[in-house]
Amino acid sequence: MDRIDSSLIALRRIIRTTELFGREIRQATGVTPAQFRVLQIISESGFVTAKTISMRMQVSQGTVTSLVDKLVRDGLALRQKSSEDRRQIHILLTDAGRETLVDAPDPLQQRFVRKFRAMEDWEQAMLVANLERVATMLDAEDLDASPVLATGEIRPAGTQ
Amino acid sequence: MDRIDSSLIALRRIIRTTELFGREIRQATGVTPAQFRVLQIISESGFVTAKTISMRMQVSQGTVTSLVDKLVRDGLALRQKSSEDRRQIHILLTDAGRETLVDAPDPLQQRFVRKFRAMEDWEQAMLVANLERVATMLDAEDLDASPVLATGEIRPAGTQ
DNA sequence: TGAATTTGCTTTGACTGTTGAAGTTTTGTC
DNA sequence: GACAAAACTTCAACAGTCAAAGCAAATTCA
Repeated sequence: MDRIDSSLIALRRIIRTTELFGREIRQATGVTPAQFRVLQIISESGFVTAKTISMRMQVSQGTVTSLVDKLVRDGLALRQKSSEDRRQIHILLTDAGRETLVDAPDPLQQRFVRKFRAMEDWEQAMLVANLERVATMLDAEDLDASPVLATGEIRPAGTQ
Repeated sequence: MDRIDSSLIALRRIIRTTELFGREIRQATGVTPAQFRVLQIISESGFVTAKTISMRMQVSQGTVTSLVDKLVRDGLALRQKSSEDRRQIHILLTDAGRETLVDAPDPLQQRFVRKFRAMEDWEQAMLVANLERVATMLDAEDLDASPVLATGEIRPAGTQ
């Protein structure tokens, strides 16, 4: 088998693993991956507007409304009218929402980090260089991602 | 920024790129990624049963029925009763279906392959080794993938 | 100040993907 | 020939997603 095939297969395995991980999350937390992402985004900032979520997830506002609806229905999040700008609605976590996050410590990412830490210094350096190279090879545009795996989120380059 | 963050970010970029690529496919071919996968699977063998598709995509038979329904509705595929085993139904491509595949030459994969080919021999070897390592680091189980990017398909190790 | 525009969100209607359960038709086996 | 298994389809139910339309608050500007 040639190297091109090998590399594509490896890449495919990486992608597939993260897809399957979505099902793990659902199992472990009772919340779908998309909803989980929303919980993560809220938790990063304490509270957040629908607009922010929509931009971070690169999804329409209507979609965010429906995702938040479900989180509210399940008692994981709350809506609160902003007092400064009354068009805005702050979305925040309930205790149950926070607990959901705590109970689901991103096993895929941890799996990776654990093994990464066990590597030699030079191996780590090489791995990072190669991963970055692959990312660049695939990228059409200039994107920048947060260091959180399998959340589907991405931020414009330069954002915090 | 430490190496763990760098590596997770690079991984995230890789995954995200393939997600966004799904939208490209839709744009370029007018067919959704899931339907496109079905077309690819049919085309690999000429014709195929629903069961095969279901296994290759790791999806229920009901799902396959509905995906194939849409392809048939849009004139991209045909159903044909098998004459050997009349429980089976062969699914095959129409000319339009074949054309759809031709018109969408998997730009993500090509993008990668083009850049890969331009690399030095030793660089290629190193890249493959590192990708395989990462795949292994993420894998919980023993999986095997076909060398086709962004199709969500996977075969049990050892299959064809 | 007051009308027009913009911004933030929700509602509605529609469609895809997905599953699980139940049903149909064919095969295969004892 | 009866019974079980296999290959599909149908159905009901969700989740995610979008686009378009609507509403309310804030901002702009004449």
